[in-house]
Amino acid sequence: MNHNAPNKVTIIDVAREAGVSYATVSRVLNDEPYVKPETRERVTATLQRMGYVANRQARSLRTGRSQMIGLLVRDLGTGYIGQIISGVDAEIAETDFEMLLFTTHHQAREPEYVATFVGGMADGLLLILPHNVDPYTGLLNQRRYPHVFVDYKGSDKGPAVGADNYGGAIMAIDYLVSLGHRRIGFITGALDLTSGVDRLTGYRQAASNHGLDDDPALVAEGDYHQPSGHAAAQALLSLPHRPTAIFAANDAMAFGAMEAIREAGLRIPDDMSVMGFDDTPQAAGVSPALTTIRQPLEEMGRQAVQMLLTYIEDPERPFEYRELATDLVVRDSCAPLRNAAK
Amino acid sequence: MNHNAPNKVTIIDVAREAGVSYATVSRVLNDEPYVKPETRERVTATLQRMGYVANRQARSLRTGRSQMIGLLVRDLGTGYIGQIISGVDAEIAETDFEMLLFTTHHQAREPEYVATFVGGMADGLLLILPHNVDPYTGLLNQRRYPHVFVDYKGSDKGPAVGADNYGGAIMAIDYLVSLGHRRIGFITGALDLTSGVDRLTGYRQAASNHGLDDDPALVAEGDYHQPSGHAAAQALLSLPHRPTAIFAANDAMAFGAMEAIREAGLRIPDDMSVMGFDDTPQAAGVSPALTTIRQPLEEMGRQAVQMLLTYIEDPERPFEYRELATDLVVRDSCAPLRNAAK
DNA sequence: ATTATTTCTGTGAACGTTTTCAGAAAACGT
DNA sequence: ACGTTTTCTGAAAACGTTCACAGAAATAAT
Repeated sequence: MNHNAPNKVTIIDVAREAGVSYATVSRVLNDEPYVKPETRERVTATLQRMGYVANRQARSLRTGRSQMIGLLVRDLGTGYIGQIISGVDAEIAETDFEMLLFTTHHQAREPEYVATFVGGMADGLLLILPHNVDPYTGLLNQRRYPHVFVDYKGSDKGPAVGADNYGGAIMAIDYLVSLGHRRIGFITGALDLTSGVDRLTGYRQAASNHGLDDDPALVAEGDYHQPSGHAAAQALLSLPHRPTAIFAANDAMAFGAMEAIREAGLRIPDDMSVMGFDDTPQAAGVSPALTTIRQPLEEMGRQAVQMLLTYIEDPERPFEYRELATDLVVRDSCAPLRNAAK
Repeated sequence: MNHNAPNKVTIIDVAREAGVSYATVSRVLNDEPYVKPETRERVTATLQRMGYVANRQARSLRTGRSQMIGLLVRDLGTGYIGQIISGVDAEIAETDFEMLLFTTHHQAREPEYVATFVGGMADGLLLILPHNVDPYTGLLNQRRYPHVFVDYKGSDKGPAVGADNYGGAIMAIDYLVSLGHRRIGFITGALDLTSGVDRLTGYRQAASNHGLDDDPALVAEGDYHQPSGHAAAQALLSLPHRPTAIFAANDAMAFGAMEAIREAGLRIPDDMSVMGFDDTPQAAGVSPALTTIRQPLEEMGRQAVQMLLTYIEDPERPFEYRELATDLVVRDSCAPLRNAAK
C-alpha cells in the first residue's frame, strides 16, 4: 500500500517506447554527437510525448556533480542577509548552477547541515554564519570541500569575503568631526562578531586620530538589534555631559537610538546627529533619512559566488580573502554642530 | 586530471575497516534492530573515526524519498515573501524535512524548475508565484506531485492557501467610514493577481454597502510597487473634489502615497488618512505608523507546509483550499474626518 | 572490391545507498 | 539432547543515470 508510486517515466521507458537502447536516450539527453539525426528526432519526440523529466539524484550520483551551490544561513529574518542572498542569487542565475538554501535556526544543528552538503548535496557551499566558524572548518578543509565564508573576516581558516568595517567606521567619525562634533557616542555591535570588533576598533582609532574626548562612557554596548540601540542611546543621553552625535554600529540600532532620542524630547538632527552602518533599505525610508555607511552587501554575495566557482574548479587553490570597500551615504540625520550647544 | 576527487568515504570503506559487510553498516546507520550491540558499537566508532557522511543522492535514489520540501519563488526582494518563507521555514524545522529554496527570476524558467522538483529533487513543492498558475498545473497534476500554491486563491487547479483579501478590504473601508470618511480613494494592486482583484472587489462592495460616492475617478490603478502608489496618489490628490482618505491595496503603495501626500503639503493623518494592506514590518516603523490590514503571512507559510505534508502522505487527497482571516491593525495614519473639511 | 575511417548503437559496469532473502549463530523451550 | 524460535549477518539486487567499450553500419579512401 505504498502511496509513493510516483508515476515516473525513466530513460528506460522512453528507450523501449522509441525502440532504442537507453544509452542512446542518454546521448540525446546530453546532446552528445554521434547519434543519427533521424533517431535523435524520434527520441526527442518520445521524450516530449511521455513527459520525461530527469532524475537528478541518479544523474549526480553517477557524475559526482550536483550543479548546486549551497547557501547556509542562520536565519532569514534579518534584512541584511536578504540583500546578500539577492546578490548570490543574481550571480548564480548567470551560471548553470542552482541555489540551494538551508536555514539552520539553531547553531547546534549547523555542523550537521555542513555534513549534508559535503555529502554531495551541493558542489560548493557559501556560509553566511556570524560567530565562530571553527566548528565547520575541520570537515570542510579535511575534505577540501569548496566553500566561502561570507561577511567574515579572512583568516587561515578558509576563503572569505567581507567588507571594510574598520575603514567604514573611520569614515563615519571623520564625517561627524567634519561637521564639528567632538563628543561622539558609539553603540557597538555584537562583539563576538568580527564586524562588531572591527567597527569598534575603527571608532577608537578615528577618535584617537582626531584627539576626541576619550571617555569610556561614550561607548555603549549593543548587539546589532534595534532594542539594544534604544537602550544604549538612553544610556548615552543620560550622561552628565552628553554627546552631540551618536554613531551606531548598524542601522537597526540607529533606528532604536532615534526612537530613544525622540522620546527624550530631542530633535534629529538639530539636537542630536545620528549615523548608522549598513545602509539597509529602510535607512532611506525612515524620517529623517539616515546618514550611514553603505556595505556593498549584494556585491558581497556576487563576489562570494565568483570565488566559490574558482574553488569548485580547483579545490586546491589557496585560501583567498576579498575585502570590499564601504561608502559614506549622506542623508538627513546629521547636522553641523551648533556652536550654541546647550 | 580530474580535480573532482572528493576524498569521499563510503559505507564500503567503513565496512572493510570495521570488518563487517556494508549491509551491516547500513543497518547501524538506520538504527535497525538485530545488530549485535558489540558490532554496532564497533561500527559506530569506525563511522565516527573515518568521518563518514552519507551520500544523500544515493540514499534518496534508492528510497525514492528525498526528505526535502521545495519552495519556488520568483524573487526574494519583496518583503512579504520573506515573511511567508519565515513561516514555512519555522514549520519545516519541526519536521524531519529540509527546505530547498529556488528562485526563478524569470517567469520563463519556472516550468523547467517545476520539472526539476518533480524529477525527485524534493518530495513536495510549495509555489509562491503570483500570476497565472496554469503552466504548472499540467505536469504537477498529471504526476500527482504533492504541491500547494501559497497566497493564491483556491480553484480546481490545485491545493492552495490564501488570505481573505476581499474581507480585509471591506474591513478597511468599514473602519474609514466609521471615522466619518465618505470620499475614499483606492489604489489598486496588480490586477492580474487574484489578490489585486479581490481587494478591489472588496472596496467596491463596501463602498456600495455604505452608499459612498461612486466616482470612478476615486479608483487609481497601481501595481503593488511603491512608485505606482506615489503616482496614483498624485492623481487622486489632483482631483477637483479630492478624497479625504486613501486606501492602498498594499503597504508599499501606501508608503508611496504618503510621500506624495507630504509633497503636496498635506499632513497625515490631519489632512488625509492613509491605509495600507499587508502589515509589513515597516508599517509600524514609518511615521506616522501605518494603519493597515494584517495578512497572516507567516501563518500562511505554516499552514501551507502542513497541507503539503498531508499531500506527501497521500497524493490522492482531493484539492483543499484554506483561507486565512485578515485583521485590522489600527495605528496613527488615520484620523476622524474633520467636519470643517475645506 | 577491399580496406580504413568515420558514424552510429547497444551491452554492461559503475555511482552509494537500502532492502529482500536466506543462511548461520545464538538462545530458548522441552 | 534436539527442534524451534529469535537474533544476527552477508550476498545480491535494485534505484536511474552516465560512460567506457566494443561491435555494426555507413561512408570514404585506396
